[in-house]
Amino acid sequence: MMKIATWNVNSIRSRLEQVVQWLQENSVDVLCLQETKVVDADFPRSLFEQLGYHLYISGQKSYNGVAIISRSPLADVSTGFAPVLGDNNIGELDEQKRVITGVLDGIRIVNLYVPNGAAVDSEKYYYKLRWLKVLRDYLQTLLQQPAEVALNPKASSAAVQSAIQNPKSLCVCGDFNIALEDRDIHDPAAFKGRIMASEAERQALRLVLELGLADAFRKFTAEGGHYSWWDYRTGAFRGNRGWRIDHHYLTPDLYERAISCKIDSAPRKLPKPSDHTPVIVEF
DNA sequence: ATGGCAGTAAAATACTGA
Repeated sequence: MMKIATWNVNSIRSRLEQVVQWLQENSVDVLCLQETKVVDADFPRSLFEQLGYHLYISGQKSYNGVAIISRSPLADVSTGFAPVLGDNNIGELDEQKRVITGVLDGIRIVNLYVPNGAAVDSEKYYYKLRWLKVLRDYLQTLLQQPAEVALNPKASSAAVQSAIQNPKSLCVCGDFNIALEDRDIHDPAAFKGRIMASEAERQALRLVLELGLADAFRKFTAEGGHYSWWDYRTGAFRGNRGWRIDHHYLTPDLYERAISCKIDSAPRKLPKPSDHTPVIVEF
């Protein structure tokens, strides 16, 4: 039994009370945060540590920033693309803190904050597309790496053979800033071809998923009208004018094991909320 | 087409987000 949540909190310091409260009311094993907007030295660790959680963080001043908050310690934690792909293959893409990963109970959890892209054809849009291409290489490399058991000198040769031959279990979650299908947008016609819905972004994400990853939410829910982000402006939440852009993508073994995937819209109703709300997958 | 709203850094607005 394991629950993994993802939540873009739009500043952990502004949302600290809400996040701690939510953790106390929702017994998740792992909470992946995005847009923490704080350097590591200033991350508000203590309330989480008092609750018994372990923290793994990668932040920067003002923008971006990711963190994994886990009830149990994680193995093999790394941040950014470089530890997996090497320094020569990623250009400047690790300057923005958007990637953190670790292993829990044989599941590699990858927590992502995909670039927003500003507007189609902008400089930031091409940064987003380039980032998604590198993400594919990154995940492909993780999938090809032998599992931790294969690196353990005490593991039996049978276990090592099995670990090498069997695909790894990956839960790739976070704020993707892409609605892959029209049913993920409240008014797809109005946003056709626009940022977060454009064909090039969707195709870049599809290429990532072709590595063998499937959307946990769509295992259980086919209809539209379910969203994870609502614009602060123009009363978008009240009118449920939202987008589903926060996802859990799972390798086949985990997809089979998943027993629920739910969006918890309660935190979006609070005063001073994040514009995103948590999504939780359960195995 | 633009702005609406919110957070950060910094001290008023500019930048970013989605």
